[in-house]
Amino acid sequence: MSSIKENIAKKKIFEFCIKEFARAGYANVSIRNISKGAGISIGAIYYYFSSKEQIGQFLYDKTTEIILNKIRLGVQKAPNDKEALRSIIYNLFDMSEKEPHLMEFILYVKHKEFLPDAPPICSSKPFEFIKNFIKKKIDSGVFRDMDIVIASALIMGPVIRIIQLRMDNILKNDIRLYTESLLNGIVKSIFKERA
Amino acid sequence: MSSIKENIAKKKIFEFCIKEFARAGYANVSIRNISKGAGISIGAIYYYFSSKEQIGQFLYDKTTEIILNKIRLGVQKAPNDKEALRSIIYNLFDMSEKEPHLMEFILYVKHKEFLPDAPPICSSKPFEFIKNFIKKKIDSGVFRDMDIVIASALIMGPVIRIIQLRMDNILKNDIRLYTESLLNGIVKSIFKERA
DNA sequence: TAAAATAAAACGAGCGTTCATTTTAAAAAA
DNA sequence: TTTTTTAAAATGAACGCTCGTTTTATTTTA
Repeated sequence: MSSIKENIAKKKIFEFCIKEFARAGYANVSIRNISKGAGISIGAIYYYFSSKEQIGQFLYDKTTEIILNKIRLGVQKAPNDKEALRSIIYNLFDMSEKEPHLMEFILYVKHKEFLPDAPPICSSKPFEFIKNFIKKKIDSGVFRDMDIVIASALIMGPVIRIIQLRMDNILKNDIRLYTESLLNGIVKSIFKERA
Repeated sequence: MSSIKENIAKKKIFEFCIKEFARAGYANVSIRNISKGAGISIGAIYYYFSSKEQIGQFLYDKTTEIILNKIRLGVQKAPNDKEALRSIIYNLFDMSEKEPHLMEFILYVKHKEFLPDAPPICSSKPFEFIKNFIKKKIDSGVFRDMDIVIASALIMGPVIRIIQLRMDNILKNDIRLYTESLLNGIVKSIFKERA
C-alpha cells in the first residue's frame, strides 16, 4: 500500500535525484543534499527508503521501465522494419530532448556504485529489448547476416553517441532532426542491399 | 626537474589510480586507499601532488596523451583512407585489450568530478584528432557529404560501443577480431558508393 | 487514541588535507 | 677519508568536516 503522500514524496525525490545523480554522480550527492533539494526531511527519506542505495535502485527501476515502455510502444506501432528502426532512434532522441536528466542518468551514472550486483546498463531491459529486435531482423533475413554484437553496435553505437554529444552540449540543436540522416547511414550499414 | 624517485612514485600512483578510478569511481577512492594500494605514504602523495584533484588531472593528461600518440601514429603510417580508418579502429581495440584500465578510465570515469572546467571527453585531444581526420575525408570527397557530427557518430559510435561491451564483459573474446567486420559496416555507411 | 509522518539532533566512521617529525642521501667541511 | 651540514623525501597522527544512518521527540492523520 502506498499512500498519496508517499507517492508525492517519492516523486520529488525521484526528480531531484535523477538530476543530481546525473550532474554530480551518486557518491557526490548526500542525503542532506537530497533532503534539501527535494524538500523532504531526512527522517521522511529514511521512512520511505531503507538506504541511499535503495534510492538508486528505485531510480534505476523507474527509468529503465519508462524507456522500455516508450521504445516498445514505438516498435509495436511501426508498419514496417525501417519504420520500427526509425521509431527506436526517434524515441531515444525524443526522450533525450524532453527528459535529458533521465537519459543522462541511464547513460552516464555508474550504477554499479549503488547496484553492485546489477547487470551493466547495456543488459538492462530497454537494451535487451532492442537487442532482441535486431536478432529477429537478422534471423528473418531483413538485416544482413552478421554477428548480433556487430549489428547492435552499428545501430545503437551512433545513436548513443549522438545522444552523448547532445548531453555534453557539443550539439546545440534538437537531435530529433538528425533522425533521418542517421537512419540512412545505419540502414546502409545493416540492411540487406537491394538486388 | 623530476627525480627518478618522483617518477617511480608517480608511476605507482598512476597505475593504481587508473585501475581504481575506473573500477570504483573517483569519489569512492580515498587518499588512504591510494596510499595503501600504491604503496606510497599519504605524506608522499601530498609531496608530489597538491591535491586529490591534481592526481585526476595527471591521470587525464597522461591517458589522453598516450591514446592520441597511438592513434596519430597509426593514421600517419596508413597507406590509404580505408587503412587509416582501420588503424583507428584497430588501435582503439588494441588498447582496450592491452590496457583495459586506461580505456575504462577514458570512457567511464566522470572526469568533470575532478576537472570541473575541462571539456567533455569527446572534445579531448584524441577525439578531436579523429574528428579532424573525418572532416578532411568529407571535404576531400572520400566520405559521403554529410554533417561531420553524423559521420563522427557513425564511425566512432559503433567502435566505442564495442569497447564498452568488452569493458562490461558482455563480449568475452578479443575485440580486435571484430575490426574487419565493423570496418566493413562503417565503410558502407560513410564511404562514397562505387559508381 | 493509535498509527503514520516529519523533524531535528546525535552517532561513529571516514573524508581530504596539514604538519611536526624522522629518514635518506648527497654535498660541504674537516 | 671521515665528519658535519643540508635539503629532499617520506611518515602517519591529528584536524575539522561531512558522510549515511539511527534515535528521539513531536506533529499530523485516520
